[in-house]
Amino acid sequence: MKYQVPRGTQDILPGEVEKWQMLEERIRQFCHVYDYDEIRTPIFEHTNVFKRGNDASDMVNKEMYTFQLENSSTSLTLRPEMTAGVVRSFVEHKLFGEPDLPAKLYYVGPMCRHERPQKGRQRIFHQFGVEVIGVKNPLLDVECIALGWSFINSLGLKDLKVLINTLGDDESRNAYREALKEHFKDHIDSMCGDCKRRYEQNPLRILDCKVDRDCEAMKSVPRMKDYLNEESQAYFKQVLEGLDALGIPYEIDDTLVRGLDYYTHTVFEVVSENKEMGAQSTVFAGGRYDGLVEYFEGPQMSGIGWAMGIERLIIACEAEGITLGEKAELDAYVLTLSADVGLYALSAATMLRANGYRCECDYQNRSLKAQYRTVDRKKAKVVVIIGEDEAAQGSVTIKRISDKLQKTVALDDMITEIDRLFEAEEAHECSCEPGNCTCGKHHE
RNA sequence: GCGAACGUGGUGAAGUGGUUAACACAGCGGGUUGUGGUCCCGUCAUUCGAGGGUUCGAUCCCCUUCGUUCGCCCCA
Repeated sequence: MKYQVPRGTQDILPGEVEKWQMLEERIRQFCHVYDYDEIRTPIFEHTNVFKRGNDASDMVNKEMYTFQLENSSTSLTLRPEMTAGVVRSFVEHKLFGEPDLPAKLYYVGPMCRHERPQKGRQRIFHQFGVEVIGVKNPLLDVECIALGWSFINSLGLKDLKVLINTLGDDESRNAYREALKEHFKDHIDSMCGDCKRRYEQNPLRILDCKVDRDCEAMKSVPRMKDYLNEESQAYFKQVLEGLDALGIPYEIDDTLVRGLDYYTHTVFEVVSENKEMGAQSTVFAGGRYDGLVEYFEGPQMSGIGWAMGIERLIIACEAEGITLGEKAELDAYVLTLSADVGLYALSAATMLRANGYRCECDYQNRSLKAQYRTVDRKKAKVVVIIGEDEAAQGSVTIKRISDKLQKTVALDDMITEIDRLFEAEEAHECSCEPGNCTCGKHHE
């Protein structure tokens, strides 16, 4: 094949895109009621927005699509995540000066990382995420987790659990980092290469190493909770109490440290335990960041956020047999009995469309039988039949598929007649309260 | 960046170093020429991801490449 999408990217075709539309609609509903507003930032930023001096993560160091145009000294990078861009924007537009803090923001969009694709991991993937910036309060940690949790629950997902941990504030984290370095000092030579690198760059990451998980030094490793100062302990306690109060189940996992280096205090990860998820089972994850606003030269303000992988969300839903949205059915199909009535048929279709009916006709002069097969495939409810006779007398024959009842009326009366058929159908099928229809069968 | 498996029509797939690449579904046409969904008949891959090599001959063997899938790493 000569032309194809680049590795790790995909087209989202009709049949699949309806799932995305349904999820995006649901995302907007949830963010709306939680009073989070959408933010859209550029798909590329100056490289230094993502690449910050001390960051040791693979994402920033090995997986970014960084480019520089000829005749330009500007280095740009396709965003691998949104938090950095959102915080940059928060500072750039001085949202920290807005009267009603915190800023509560959400986004949905594509991210780019140069990774080896596998199940639940693509080079262009999509995230729905939230950021709450400007106020530090454990209740916001809770609210933001609650938003994500209730969103995935509303879809019907069951095989999920929340893992949570705290990294404490800088003082606690530094104390713990020193304790870890001290602890591993005599063991690091026998540990894996990644751990040796982590030992220098970010000793906390040694905790979630899968290679050295069972080694001696790991069993007696110091625990974060023993190094938390009082304030950090109290903060974490309040977060957990909040989750309890809202009935959100969680598991404390004190090896959870997260990959991005800006996290402080609360970090969490919501994973699916469904076997079909493959190795990439995290559906959404995030944490609090105390230093990021300042890094971007804003005031000393804290933020918290998470990001959810939409592709992974879809995998998780499908693994649990949840239907997310399907191609819409057709209201009407205009069937032609001769090639000569094409224009007349198109006029009829145009009238139907102008009145809000999803409608299609044949452009291939196919046989009647083939056109009827399309009617069945697209599940059209009504067929408008047009032959030489109808075209000559300015009429159409309308047939309702459910009972094959048909009637020839003047073209001018077509809409009235079809309205009548649909009203009859809805009156019969819809038992929703008037003015509060939730069945989706009504035309607005 | 590392490891493993795989790549045959619109789809799901069988197959073999040698003249016509099974079968099924879908599509289209017809039987039924202005009324479908069943049934029957016909038709539908000059070609087996791409490029090169071995061979008299390759979809099948070898190499390269692209891609897919799964895992490691990492992450949503």
